[in-house]
Amino acid sequence: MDFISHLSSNNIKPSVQRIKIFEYLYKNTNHPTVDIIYKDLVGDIPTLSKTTVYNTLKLFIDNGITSTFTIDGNEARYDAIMEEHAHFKCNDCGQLYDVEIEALKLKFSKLNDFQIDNTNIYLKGICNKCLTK
Amino acid sequence: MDFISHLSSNNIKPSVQRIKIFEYLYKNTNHPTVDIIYKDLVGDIPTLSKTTVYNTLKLFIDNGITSTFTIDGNEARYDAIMEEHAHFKCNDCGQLYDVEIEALKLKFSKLNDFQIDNTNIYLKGICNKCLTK
DNA sequence: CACTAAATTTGTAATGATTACAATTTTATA
DNA sequence: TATAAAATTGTAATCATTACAAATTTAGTG
Ligand SMILES: [Mn+2]
Ligand SMILES: [Mn+2]
Ligand SMILES: [Zn+2]
Ligand SMILES: [Zn+2]
Repeated sequence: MDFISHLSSNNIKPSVQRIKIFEYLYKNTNHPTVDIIYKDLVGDIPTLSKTTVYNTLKLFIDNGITSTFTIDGNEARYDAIMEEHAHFKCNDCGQLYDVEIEALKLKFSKLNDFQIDNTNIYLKGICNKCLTK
Repeated sequence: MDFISHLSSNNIKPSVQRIKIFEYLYKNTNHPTVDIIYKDLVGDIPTLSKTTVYNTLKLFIDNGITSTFTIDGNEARYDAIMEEHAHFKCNDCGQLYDVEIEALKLKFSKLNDFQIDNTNIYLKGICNKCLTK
């Protein structure tokens, strides 16, 4: 994965901050918050500002290389995976799982004549690890 | 719908505020925010405090007679409908629609051995009214 | 290499929803 | 009525996010 050309080909000028933030998001698939991203990167880029993290993530989203979602109305979480997928949060250990939606044949008969641009699904419960212990 | 006995049978002492707030939620199916509820009721109950609205809704949720969800990480919205259903938000007119999920046979093969307690679905796009105009 | 304009980054202040908490009021109980 | 418990209220604190202006970096021109 060449981060610089990935940014460039999506009309994002590849500054140091942008490269590092995207790289971080690409390698850390645990849906970090702004605060987590900032705290993990400020060692690398000592002048980094949290505002830059906010601005940069907004830029990524506007240019379609990052997605965002919110669980339970708390902090926004970010994801470099752009394929539509659901999320599962374990109420016991707090772990956030990616869930592929193979049967997105969701029938919403009421929405026959609606244009659906975006499907957002998240599930809550107990994960397999927590169930077996 | 007898609101007083509905509250009582769910272990909620029916104060004036609680009755009015639940009645409001039951009759206004447009998923109001705390602010909307407060502004609409303060005429009726001039001493009403926004904190009471927050406290009361939390009580309703804890006792299972109200559900809550958040769209786009903004203010929480409240719903007296407890049957599991999805929501559709029109990106044009902003209207929020209830959507019944008839085929909640959603197959999440990855979650075979997970316990799913809660399914949260919301969709975004353009509603039929906005499409035809 | 200067010089200048545009783009990016940064720090601080403002906003807005939600929560904490202590004081006041209302309700239940003896 | 007297007292304790429960509910309500108002204010202050918290915390994520945004606004904004200053500072820095980058790009373009001669
Ligand atoms: Mn994900
Ligand atoms: Mn609803
Ligand atoms: Zn777990
Ligand atoms: Zn519409």
